[in-house]
Amino acid sequence: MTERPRFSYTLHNTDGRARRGTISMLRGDIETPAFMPVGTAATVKAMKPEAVRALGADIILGNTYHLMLRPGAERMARLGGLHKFMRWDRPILTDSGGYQVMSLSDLRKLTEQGVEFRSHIDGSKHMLTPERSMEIQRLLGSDIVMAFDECPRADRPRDEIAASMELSMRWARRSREGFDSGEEHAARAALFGIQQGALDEDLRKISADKLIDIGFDGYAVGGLAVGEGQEAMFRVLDYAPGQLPKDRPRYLMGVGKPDDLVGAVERGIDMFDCVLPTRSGRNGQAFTWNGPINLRNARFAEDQEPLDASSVCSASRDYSKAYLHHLIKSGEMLGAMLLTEHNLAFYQSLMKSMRDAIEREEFTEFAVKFRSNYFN
RNA sequence: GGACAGGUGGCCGAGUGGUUAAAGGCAGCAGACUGUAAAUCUGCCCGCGCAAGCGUACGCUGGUUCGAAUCCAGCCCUGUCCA
Repeated sequence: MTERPRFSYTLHNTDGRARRGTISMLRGDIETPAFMPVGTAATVKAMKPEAVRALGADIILGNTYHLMLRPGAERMARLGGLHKFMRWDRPILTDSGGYQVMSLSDLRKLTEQGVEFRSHIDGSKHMLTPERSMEIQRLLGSDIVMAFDECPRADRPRDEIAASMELSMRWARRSREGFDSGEEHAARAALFGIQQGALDEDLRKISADKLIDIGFDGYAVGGLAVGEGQEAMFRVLDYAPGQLPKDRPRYLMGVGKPDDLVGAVERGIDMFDCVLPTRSGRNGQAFTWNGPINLRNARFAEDQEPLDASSVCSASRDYSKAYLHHLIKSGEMLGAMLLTEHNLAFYQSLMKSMRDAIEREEFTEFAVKFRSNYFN
């Protein structure tokens, strides 16, 4: 039996800027480019964990802020950690709570020290600092710990973006120190830094250099897909991955739509997470090779075709659009379950196709064909 | 046969003289969703028209009034109770 590494990234080959690799960790390998389903509250909503795995996910997300509030980090530790709790034995990446600094901006107070949140559940106050975020992620038993950052909206003025980035970099150093102080956990887990700087190439460069100076196992591109639009995001991705170390995985946080994923892989991104396949599934939207469709639409009421007859996923292959339309319109929970499963299957299939295309060194052709089908 | 209560836009249901093409909900038709406060949110929703506007509309018919879903009369219908 070969000994598994705490964390290693092997780059198998490249095609243009697209990269095909494998991350090896104690709890399993992650084939990259990878899509990580989001399981904020210790569940990929509407999915059993074994089903998430069956669709091809190597790793899923959890969330520091949400699990801190419920069930609570210390309780999770007493219960044996997040993996055991939710019955997922492969790697888990936990977001640090940085995204909630933005999404819950009305419920928090930000200082140099950290962020005081007023719980959206019961109003109780919770201080999240880089040190506490590291501690919570350790108590959860996270495999890939994210540095605590501030994720600002794209429309902030440049001086605010710069100040926010600098703050995130100071927090990145404190995150590194906090993570390392949890020695036992640090010996089994990885820590990723998060680049900020919004749409500004110079700020992105400064951020990247500071992170590299601190040193992380992997590097995330943060602060994108926050309202700037795909074109602006791609402009950043034209240089941002190149500012990060070649020999480390690059993770584009919170992205995205299928065409975002293709464009980002094309620009050198290795990892993604996004709520879209799960949330959209619950809201009636299905992603397909021919673009997204809304199963609520009347045109599907008598459409007896499945979403994808050639899929390995039963939700995609065995249920008619008419039935899915009915379930969604009726508010039946099976509709949300089937569409979530279909969307996750589609996302994993898309990632597999991209990995294969990179291996064959036909990524450009793949991307052209994908877009031609996806946008009709 | 009698006594009450009531008939409002596809449905439920506010509305008792002008600010009412008529609250709100549901249904319907679309759209959005990107490190999840989301099985959520937004828009449209009588007809024609890009719009201004015009036309129709609160059971039916008639009346009062400058003006009626709102007041009056008769009629029709529904529910409950009594015979």
